[in-house]
Amino acid sequence: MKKNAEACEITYVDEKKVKKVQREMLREKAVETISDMFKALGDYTRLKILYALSKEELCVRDLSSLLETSISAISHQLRVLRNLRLVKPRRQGKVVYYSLDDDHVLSLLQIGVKHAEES
Amino acid sequence: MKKNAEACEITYVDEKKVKKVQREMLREKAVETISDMFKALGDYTRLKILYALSKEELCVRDLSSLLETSISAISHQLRVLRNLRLVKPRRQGKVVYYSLDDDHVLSLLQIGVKHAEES
DNA sequence: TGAACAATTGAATAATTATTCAATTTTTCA
DNA sequence: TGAAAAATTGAATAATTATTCAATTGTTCA
Repeated sequence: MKKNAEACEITYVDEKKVKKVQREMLREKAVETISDMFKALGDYTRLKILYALSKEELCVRDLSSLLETSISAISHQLRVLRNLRLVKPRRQGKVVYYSLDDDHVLSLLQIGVKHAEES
Repeated sequence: MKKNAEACEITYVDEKKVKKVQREMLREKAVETISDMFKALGDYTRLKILYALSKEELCVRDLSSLLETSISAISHQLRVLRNLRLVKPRRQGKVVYYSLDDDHVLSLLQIGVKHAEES
């Protein structure tokens, strides 16, 4: 991502309105946290992983065969989701089972499904 | 994105469970629609645009000064959001005002904010 | 009409990121 | 102990995408 040069010469159409919204805007930190979560859901593989895990706790290999994606690719994406604390692992012997670890993900998925049904 | 080669040799840990989840999985079309929406929310600039528009109807220039991002960059992102029917334009003379055009976006933003507050 | 402003657009560039491949870690069990 | 299985990891590659820059479209109004 590149930064803008145009920003120094700020001109408004409706300065009052802009200032008002400016006060209501999200903090940078919140923007990061929120967009990271949406970014996680905004990828085919990760969305399918999360959706599958909303139905069943699954191990890496089963996710791999379910989504027809390599073990390694699944594992990389699981790490992304783990770092965001959206899923959690449970080790049982050699096998690592994953499940959802965030109350909001399920709500988001449901809204997503509703959105898809209506369009 | 690349496709996997590993997929031909499918092995299961728990075939029954995989088959069950397979039946419950989303259709490819739905996965696309849903992840497109989340992808839209998963970018700093677009997330801020949508959040700002949830507070006020705004024109391109005001979004540009509010987010300190070039007119052109904003316009490109607005097109993405327009194509997904997440925002809608309203022309008044030379100025184009944008507002939210999807009932789900607001719900998603609210869950996002809640998520950020809890982490 | 034509100058000025708002916004859009296409192409190019700069960044980001998903997947692959090879190597490694962790655990089981023969 | 050591071979085998499951998963993770790092580096490289392949794709995708956000922003910039320059040119253009659409609209107003003097």
